[in-house]
Amino acid sequence: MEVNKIKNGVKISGVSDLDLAQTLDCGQSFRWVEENGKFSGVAYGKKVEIYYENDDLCIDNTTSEDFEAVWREYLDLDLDYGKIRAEVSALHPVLKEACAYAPGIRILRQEPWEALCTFIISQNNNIKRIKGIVGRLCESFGERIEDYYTFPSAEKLASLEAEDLAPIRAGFRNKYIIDAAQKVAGGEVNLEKCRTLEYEQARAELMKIKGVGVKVADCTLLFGLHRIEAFPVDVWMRRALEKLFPDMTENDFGDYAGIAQQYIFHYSRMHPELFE
DNA sequence: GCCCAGGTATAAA
DNA sequence: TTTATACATGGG
Repeated sequence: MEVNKIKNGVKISGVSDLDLAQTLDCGQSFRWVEENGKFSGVAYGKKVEIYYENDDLCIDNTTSEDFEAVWREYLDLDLDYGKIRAEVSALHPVLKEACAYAPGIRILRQEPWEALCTFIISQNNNIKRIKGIVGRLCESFGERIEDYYTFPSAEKLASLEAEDLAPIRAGFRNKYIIDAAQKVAGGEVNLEKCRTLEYEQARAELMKIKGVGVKVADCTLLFGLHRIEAFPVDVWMRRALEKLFPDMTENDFGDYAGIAQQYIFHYSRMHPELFE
């Protein structure tokens, strides 16, 4: 991987296993907008535009320093997904098929608080509407920088009441967001600790929050704390286990169960007939 | 209008 | 300990 400066950003050659649509628009992050092949979004308080020019990955509106400090990690560029995919593929023939179907998925390293908050919003909801709510949350309570808004901090939201969130139109989830903000800002829930806790304990830590069950906790751990070793539960995965992997249990998915799950999820969503 | 969305809290069996 | 229902909102 080689990083070079360009007019207003950086160009990285030798990036493999990264498809922008598969990664930025697959329901793990809700702040990326695609416009003819270019994805613009905000993370860690910075807004960039990401796209491919031939085989080179370009990130506009950034610096080499920010690439090293933020985007290299955010896009998980130091993890060898080719190797992981090979390992996962070897576990089961259907898993091999799923890996080959969307080989450009990576697990983003999002900010833990943003992941927690957006997956609280995601419950019983659809991606289009989640994006709208998250957008309004940022515009209403985030920090304005030039022409964009950062994701509001837990501290900021902790100072509000559920009714104050009415403008974002998240419905019954408003009270959950406030509860999460208060527990995170107040230290009752320690997100950073969830990186190293035993998985079940990390889950329990997050589930102290009202509106956080196993599913939201698992998504937070996977997408916000990079707990790629665990197999998140949800209705699609249960169906996938029954129909596609009747001979496997969650424990058979190896050290990269979280990543395997993403390949399976993408595959199963694109082939709903497999579950009829 | 009706159904549903990568769920969760709460109240019954 | 398992199974049903409400929950806010808006897209299809």
